[in-house]
Amino acid sequence: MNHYAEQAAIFKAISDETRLKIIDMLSCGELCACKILSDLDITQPTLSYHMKILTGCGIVKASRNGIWMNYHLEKKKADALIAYLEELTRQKENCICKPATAFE
Amino acid sequence: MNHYAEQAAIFKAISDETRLKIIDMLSCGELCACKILSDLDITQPTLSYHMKILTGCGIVKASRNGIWMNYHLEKKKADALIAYLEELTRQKENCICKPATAFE
DNA sequence: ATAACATATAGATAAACGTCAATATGTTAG
DNA sequence: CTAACATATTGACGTTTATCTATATGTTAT
Repeated sequence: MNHYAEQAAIFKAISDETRLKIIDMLSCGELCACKILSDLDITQPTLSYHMKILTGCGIVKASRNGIWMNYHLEKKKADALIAYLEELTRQKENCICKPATAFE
Repeated sequence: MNHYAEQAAIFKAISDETRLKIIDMLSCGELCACKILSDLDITQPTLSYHMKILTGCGIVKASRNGIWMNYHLEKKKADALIAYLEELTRQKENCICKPATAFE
């Protein structure tokens, strides 16, 4: 998988209103699934589905504490995604676009 | 539409391998559709579909030059998206997560 | 006007997505 | 061991997505 496909998968994971809100909730620390669920208007299986997508791409990490599943934002992964987007959108030497030129 | 839904739509626009590559191509300047097309392994209607999605969310802008459609990256929009992601994932006062606490 | 060319739209299709109800699994307390 | 509880999985469903072929639209040169 090339880096476009790889990063696209992460963007896809966060390209959902519910999942963006979950990330916001996790921005300050760990929360258990039940707490996240109580702030959203979805069923428990649906939350489980979303958490699987978020953990699947690595931007959220899960840890069990007895009965509870705790989730936290993987800040490193988030920062790497931000860095990728910065690099992708900035002008650079050896860009994929060169020696392409726009029509004048 | 809340800011989650609004930004999720932009992330959705860039959560595709082909569209990420197009953004990379446009990172250094303007390109016409035919040049973009020549670097991708898709048909012309498919490119047109992708460009509509990219311009639709505002991250790419289009301008016609005679027969040709030129596209360029809207850097401001990209930077705003990066800033949003930074803010979303950083620890903040008055966070949506508060006064929520993780189970200890 | 017409031909040549670049791009857009329409319609079809298969795959992926988000959701739910029902059920299964895993953990702890009694 | 069993009950209670938190979370995960399954199966179904309607919607959205990415892609193609065929066709339409818009622009320029002749």
